[in-house]
Amino acid sequence: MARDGAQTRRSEIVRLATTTGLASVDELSDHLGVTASTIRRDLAKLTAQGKLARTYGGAMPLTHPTEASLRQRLGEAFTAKQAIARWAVSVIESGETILLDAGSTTTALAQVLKDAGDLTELTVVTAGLSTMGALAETDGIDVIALGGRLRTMSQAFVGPLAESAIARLSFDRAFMGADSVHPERGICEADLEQTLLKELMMSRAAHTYVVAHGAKLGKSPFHAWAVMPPRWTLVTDESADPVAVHAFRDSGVEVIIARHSAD
Amino acid sequence: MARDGAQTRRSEIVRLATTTGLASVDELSDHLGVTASTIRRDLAKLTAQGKLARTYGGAMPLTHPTEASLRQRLGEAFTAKQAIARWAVSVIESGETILLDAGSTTTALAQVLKDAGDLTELTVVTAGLSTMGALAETDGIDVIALGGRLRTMSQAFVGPLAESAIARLSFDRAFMGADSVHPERGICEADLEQTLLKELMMSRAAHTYVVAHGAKLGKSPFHAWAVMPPRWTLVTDESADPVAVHAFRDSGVEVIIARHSAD
DNA sequence: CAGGTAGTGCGCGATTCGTGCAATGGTGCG
DNA sequence: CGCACCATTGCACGAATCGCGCACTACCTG
Repeated sequence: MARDGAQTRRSEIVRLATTTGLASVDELSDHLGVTASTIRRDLAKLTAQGKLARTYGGAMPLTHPTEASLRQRLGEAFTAKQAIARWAVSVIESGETILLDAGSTTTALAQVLKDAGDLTELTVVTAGLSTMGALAETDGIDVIALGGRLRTMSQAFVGPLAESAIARLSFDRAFMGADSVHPERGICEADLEQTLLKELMMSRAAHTYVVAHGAKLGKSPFHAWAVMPPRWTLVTDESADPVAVHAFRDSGVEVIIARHSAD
Repeated sequence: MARDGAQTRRSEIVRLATTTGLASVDELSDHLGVTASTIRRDLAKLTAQGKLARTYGGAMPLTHPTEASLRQRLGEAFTAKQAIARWAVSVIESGETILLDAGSTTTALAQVLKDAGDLTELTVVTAGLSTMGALAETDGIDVIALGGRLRTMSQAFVGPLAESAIARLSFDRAFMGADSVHPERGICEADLEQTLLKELMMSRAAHTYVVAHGAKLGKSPFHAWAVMPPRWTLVTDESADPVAVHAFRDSGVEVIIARHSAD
């Protein structure tokens, strides 16, 4: 606390808050030998800088900023994704090995899966950071990460390491995310590297499910496509355009329309 | 909001808080058509259930509970780990490919690395979930995850997938964590599976650094050991017992003692 | 129909928050 | 060396928030 204690004290506050998980104004003012007023001022500054979050009697560490964008995407069409996730989890049976692709819909699936306690001895292979995080430390589920270079945007694993990992695995079911889905072209992504990997994933699965809510059907926002296996199932929700759904069924694709639950 | 809106409303509160990141009491009471009192009561219940965290004027999503234990471990001997991390980062040069083992000390290293802006074109291979999370979305750093089964306790990748991934890589420097270090026996871990993997990591690195603060020196809490390469460097801090340090130097191990910084 | 349970709105005292104001200490310039 | 200047801190006061008790309603149950 020698020369300019202000900056040092703020670092110390951040440290205490992030390590203990919660630091009260009283504790801080006592521990650092300054008035509660000063602590409040510090907390205001640190909150403005985005270094921690303010609570009623003190401060707590901030939720990881990278999760924010994901939460937001998960929030869009939430009920649709929730419905799709519930249907998907309902077809999974104990003892199976399943693949979870990266994406917000598959993350919703992971969250539902975590809370569905009736499944045991499940092995879940995750291709994304967020799905892995959602399932970490879930009893009865072995989580296996694909590995590879971490694609900044989608928090997904890509690259040769991911490809070679897939070559050593196979799955009872693969749940694929998509930027958009087309009846004949299949899964559309922004990145070619991504689509190649998705093809490999699907080729190793006994059955492939593409989870995509209504708004993703029939669009072609990008120009990288993943070739689909001969048989696959599209899981969408009741917001899907019946015409679009019909187009998929005409192409021989099994289509499941998940109902939004009553609650 | 038909029959028993209470439960539904609370789910909705959780949803809004987790998706928007922050929900104020006023917004919630307005959006849900109930008094601020009721919202407060709900927030109290939900906080007690551990479903979200209370802030001054509202609520926010909870920091992931798995991070809590890590934060705590990082908090123990914080200054020591910080000093070690700073020294370690100072030897890294632009363009290198480095390996970061799992563990709290290596996570501290990752955090320092993230804030050290003067390095470019770095490739960091991470063997743990926390180190990966700390480096995600850092400019100038390619993050590569090892992959494999996620060990619940240490949040580390283990198993055949991790081993085969390592076989395809090599590193300029490997920074290894350890439960404890011994001058002749090397790295001690709770798990044999873990030690085998660590040996493989070190065998692929041009140079191996073991980052371990003073308290970890010379102990033998478990009975699984990783055989060390012929040359390796122990990076510890000034809290290390000089006698223990001497033992390492006698065994031909290079020992770096990181000074705790002045601030 | 009586009784119990859960939920809600309202109002009050207690706590906490934010800010203006004066005092202190360190810094730079003439 | 003197002096103006700036940042920081402590203190006090008005404002906002919080927690809780109380009364009322709705619903289920015996």
